[in-house]
Amino acid sequence: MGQIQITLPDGSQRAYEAGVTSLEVAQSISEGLMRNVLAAKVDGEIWDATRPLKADCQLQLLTWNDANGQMAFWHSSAHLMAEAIEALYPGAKFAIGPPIENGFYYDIDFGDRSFSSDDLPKIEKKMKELAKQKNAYERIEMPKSEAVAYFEEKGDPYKLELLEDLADGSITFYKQGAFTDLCRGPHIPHTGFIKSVKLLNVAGAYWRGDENRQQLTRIYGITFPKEKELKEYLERLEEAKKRDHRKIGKEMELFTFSEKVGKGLPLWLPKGAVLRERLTEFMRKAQVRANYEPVVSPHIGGKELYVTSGHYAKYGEDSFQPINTPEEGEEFLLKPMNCPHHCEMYKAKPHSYKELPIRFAEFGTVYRYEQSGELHGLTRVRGFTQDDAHIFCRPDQVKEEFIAVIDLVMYVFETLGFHDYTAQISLRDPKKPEKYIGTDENWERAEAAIQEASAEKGLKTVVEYGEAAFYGPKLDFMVRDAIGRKWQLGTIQVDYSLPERFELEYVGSDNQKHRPVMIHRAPFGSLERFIAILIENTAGKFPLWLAPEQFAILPISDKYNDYAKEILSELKVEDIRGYLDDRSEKIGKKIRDAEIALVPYMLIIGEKEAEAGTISIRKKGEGDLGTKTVEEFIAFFKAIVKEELGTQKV
RNA sequence: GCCGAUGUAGCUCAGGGGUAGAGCGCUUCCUUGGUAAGGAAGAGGUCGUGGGUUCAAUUCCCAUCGUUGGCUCCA
Repeated sequence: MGQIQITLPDGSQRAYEAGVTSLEVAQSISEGLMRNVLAAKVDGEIWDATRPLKADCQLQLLTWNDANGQMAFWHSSAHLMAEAIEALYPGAKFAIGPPIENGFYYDIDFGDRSFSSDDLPKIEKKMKELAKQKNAYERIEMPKSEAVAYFEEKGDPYKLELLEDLADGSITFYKQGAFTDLCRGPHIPHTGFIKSVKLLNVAGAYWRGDENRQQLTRIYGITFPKEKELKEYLERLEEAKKRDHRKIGKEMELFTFSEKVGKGLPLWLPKGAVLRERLTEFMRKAQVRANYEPVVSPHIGGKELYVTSGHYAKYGEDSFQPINTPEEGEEFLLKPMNCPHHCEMYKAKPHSYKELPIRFAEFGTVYRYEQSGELHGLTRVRGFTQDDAHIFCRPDQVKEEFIAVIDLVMYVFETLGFHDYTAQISLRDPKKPEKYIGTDENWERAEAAIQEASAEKGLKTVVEYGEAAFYGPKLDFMVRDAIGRKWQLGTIQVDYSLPERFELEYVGSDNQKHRPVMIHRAPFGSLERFIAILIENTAGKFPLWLAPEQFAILPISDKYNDYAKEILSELKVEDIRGYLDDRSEKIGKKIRDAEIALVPYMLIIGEKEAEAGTISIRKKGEGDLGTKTVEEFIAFFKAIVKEELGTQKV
């Protein structure tokens, strides 16, 4: 064997015997490094650190600090869990077990045995036991026939099905201890790296994501190289749960649900209604500046409206059932979208090209029969209000309009402190054309328009195929909630289809009839989901302009209640929201309660203030700010709100 | 819709085959206190709902509804 040249990330080159492993290279640098190497990046490919290097290459050693190192670690952990499960539940059949963003899972067929979260601790225990054995993850290349024979013998239909899609010559197995699995790898050197294990939950999952196929038991887990890291991770999870909008919404009395009203139908309590009103007002003003015109449409529409729009054919059966009139035999549907109504408004009169774009905006409440298992707090409901608008424009205006909408969405996100979002361009799934309505040509034009506009605004985007709406491609602004789930908030969608279906027209400069293009857009998406995410982002500590209770007046004793009432009415006249705490409690107690209720300003009133005609200001979380007159406080307060809302230019 | 979990006072939760408990909140009384919990007394629950087993069910079993972790879906 000859010498090979290995180039490290810092550019330095070292010579080794051909066949050296990455682990040995690490060892030659330092023992400590070797103990931390989980995998290696060899000429851009992720390899096992124990795999021999046979030719000159670029080598990067991957540790826990590298995302690819973590992936190998969790992937190996999934195999370790499978080994433990095979030992404890002989005959269990294994489907797939990949690493995920936080940890890993394995989908398992336990046959007739029922499996619950009570079974997890003993699997964890077994995993730790097996980890201590420091069994090496051994890579085995195998011809397809042999691989098929192995799983036929073992009786695992899932692995056999996976093998069908793999080409002979590319098949590898990994073996650690008593467990052997079909796997592309890479894996960590041995199980001893896995020091702490937590199996998080059990869930059902369909084989290959197909609800018509076998349902498997999915076990989620996470592992770390140090016990301390697991502890910190679990603490972070606990912290995140405290921000959950369902918990805060209940505590702050923002919204509630009622079985009698129906699941997925939120009831906005007074304090939550304030939030909605403030946000609605904020958006209304922004839209006035952006030349939108408010319109209003009813909550139901005739069946024909949705037959025309295509919604009926696509979703009629899954929707809330139609409302019928017994005398006339008419049929109405709860509106699942506002666009058909807006199309009819466009058609109320003929339009000249000079009028376009026309922008109809409506806070429209829509109803969609979401699957019961999918309902979730305010983020997934069956009745919700969109900050919807439809822009009817000429084809040559699409890009310009699209850019203006991106500006609006970014202004809204900026003002509300949403910095952590992903802009996702959702395009057609080229393999399933039957899922979509509209011509290929229109789809291609719309997809190009979105990509060009996003590029011009310098948005960092990710492209997802198959995520488009059935009527057109879209640009979605995605954010994460407290427990890490991704939700769509703002959305901008180009639609060449509805104008066609509703036969929308305008008269061009050539005096001929032309078809306008529609852009659907909703910067919040829905008020419900937006508020849910806002609650989680702020943990209930809303900016002053949004806080349901902006101040609490706290008299030192009952003697000052009358003076407190005067202050209260002076502030209410100024449209400042708050309440008077006139309980016979000590000031410490009143302050504590107001702090817990997340009231931004506490106005403390005692003998000194009553005599001087002032109020003492305390800011939540910060403490005493000194005394001011009511007039001074009002000016101070309004200056803060103005600052928060910014210059309001769009 | 599917798999798993769960449902006890307004809230957070404990309990468990012999018809229920804590803390907070609430009510009343005492206290009138200067920047994160003053004291005492009291009210409040057919233990989600419907069946079944049992002498006896809130507790065990079944069904159903809600909530919930995932999966599928998502105009």
